[in-house]
Amino acid sequence: MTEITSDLYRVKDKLYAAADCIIFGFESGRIKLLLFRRRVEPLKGEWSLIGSFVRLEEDVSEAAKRVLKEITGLENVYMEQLKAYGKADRDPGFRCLSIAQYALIRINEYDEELVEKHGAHWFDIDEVPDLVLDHNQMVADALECLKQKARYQPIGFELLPEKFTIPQLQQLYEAIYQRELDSRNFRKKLLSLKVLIKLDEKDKSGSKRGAFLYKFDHENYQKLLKSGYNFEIA
Amino acid sequence: MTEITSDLYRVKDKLYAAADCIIFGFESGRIKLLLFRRRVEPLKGEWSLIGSFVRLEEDVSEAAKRVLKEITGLENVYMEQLKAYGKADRDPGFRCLSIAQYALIRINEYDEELVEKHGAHWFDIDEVPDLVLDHNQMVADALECLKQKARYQPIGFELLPEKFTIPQLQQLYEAIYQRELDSRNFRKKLLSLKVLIKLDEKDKSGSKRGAFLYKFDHENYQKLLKSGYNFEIA
DNA sequence: TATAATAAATGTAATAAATACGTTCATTCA
DNA sequence: TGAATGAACGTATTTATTACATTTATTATA
Repeated sequence: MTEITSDLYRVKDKLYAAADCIIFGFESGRIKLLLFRRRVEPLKGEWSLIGSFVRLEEDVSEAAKRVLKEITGLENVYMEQLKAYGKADRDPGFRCLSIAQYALIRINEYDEELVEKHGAHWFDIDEVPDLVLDHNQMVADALECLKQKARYQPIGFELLPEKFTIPQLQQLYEAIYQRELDSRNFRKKLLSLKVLIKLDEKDKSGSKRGAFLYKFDHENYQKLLKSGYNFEIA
Repeated sequence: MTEITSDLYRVKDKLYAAADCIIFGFESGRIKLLLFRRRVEPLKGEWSLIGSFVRLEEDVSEAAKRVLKEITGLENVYMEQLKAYGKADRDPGFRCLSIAQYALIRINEYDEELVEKHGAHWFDIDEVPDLVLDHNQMVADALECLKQKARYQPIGFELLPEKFTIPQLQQLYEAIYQRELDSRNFRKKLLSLKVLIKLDEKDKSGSKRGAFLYKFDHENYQKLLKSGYNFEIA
């Protein structure tokens, strides 16, 4: 439970719902998490997921999108519900259940100014500080979910720039699975899925030779999905 | 949103949470769903999932367990959260979000009298009638979830009696995946997982020769899980 | 009491997928 | 021009999946 606009009066005999966002990014080989300092009592000033109360007239998923846009400036972001957290005592203030949702964002695209203005900060996934309430649990669950999901759905691409190299993609999967992958087998496997479009450009930031850039072939992915294709990766 | 004890007065400017249960069973080769007739207006008398409002002092998961016990008499049942349904307009009466949870029960163990008393009824999964609100969507989502989950976790056993035969198990997986499996390969695969204990008894209901009964080896399953074993089935 | 009927149980060969592993290539910088 | 760096690539081995046909234990009945 986290409130960004603290203009609401809370009472004890009502039930509230919060939308909390686990915002993942990926940069220099590491998975990142966007956190911010809680604005409201209790626990004001503590690190927290980004969230908001769900308004009475608003869809739960909209609440999450609203707060995501508020903080990062981003719209049309990949977002999935993780699960609802409904322990009666999870928030000491009043009864509030939280629907946690995770977002995968391209870390090169977010609005840096806006993030800073909100006191938000990117943490390396294995340097996440103590968070308010059950937010650490949410992060752990979301990470597990990401791990599972990445194996069967090509969601990794949501965390990379539109154009990426195969070594970058491999780094990402290594970060997600937390183990090293063989570069020859990885390349072979990925290319065999037929969802990468090779571009004529190279990215030379990683080596002198430079690596070819690719983009994800959404169209063919959809086609293959419908034909019952298995997208197991690594 | 479904209410069993209709003794609560609902207002428009509050948010409510319901716990709705998708209760799966398995009998004579078919997946079954337990439904009942809604007790409260609006839509009184319509087929509905079994559910209840979440009480202010109660965990969401407890609410689901409470109503499950109320209807089936069963406790300690396999139950998992599916997801929260949070569309603002999902319930025409007032703002109510639902945390859907699915349960896998051994259809031979439930309390028949109790179920009848509550006007509940087992439906074949592909003969589910029109349900109130978004309950049909919940059923579809739960079924999809079951399908996915059954491939990587041995949850199928929760739907069978403690003692079962390999042909029964195969029938179950065939019902879940909705395709036929080769009996030789299925048996080989299952036995290779080392989580079945062969008993000396036979079940003769299915054939003259009779098929050996097995039970699930929870202990070894836990051991193998910890060692990072892959439980992919079929 | 022999025979027919039924589903259970079993093995092997062929194919496909995953893994392990070393060398050459393109480019930049000194 | 040559030393250094990561990118790109192929093959052999192992492992897993698939396809497929016969025998067995038992009961019911002729």
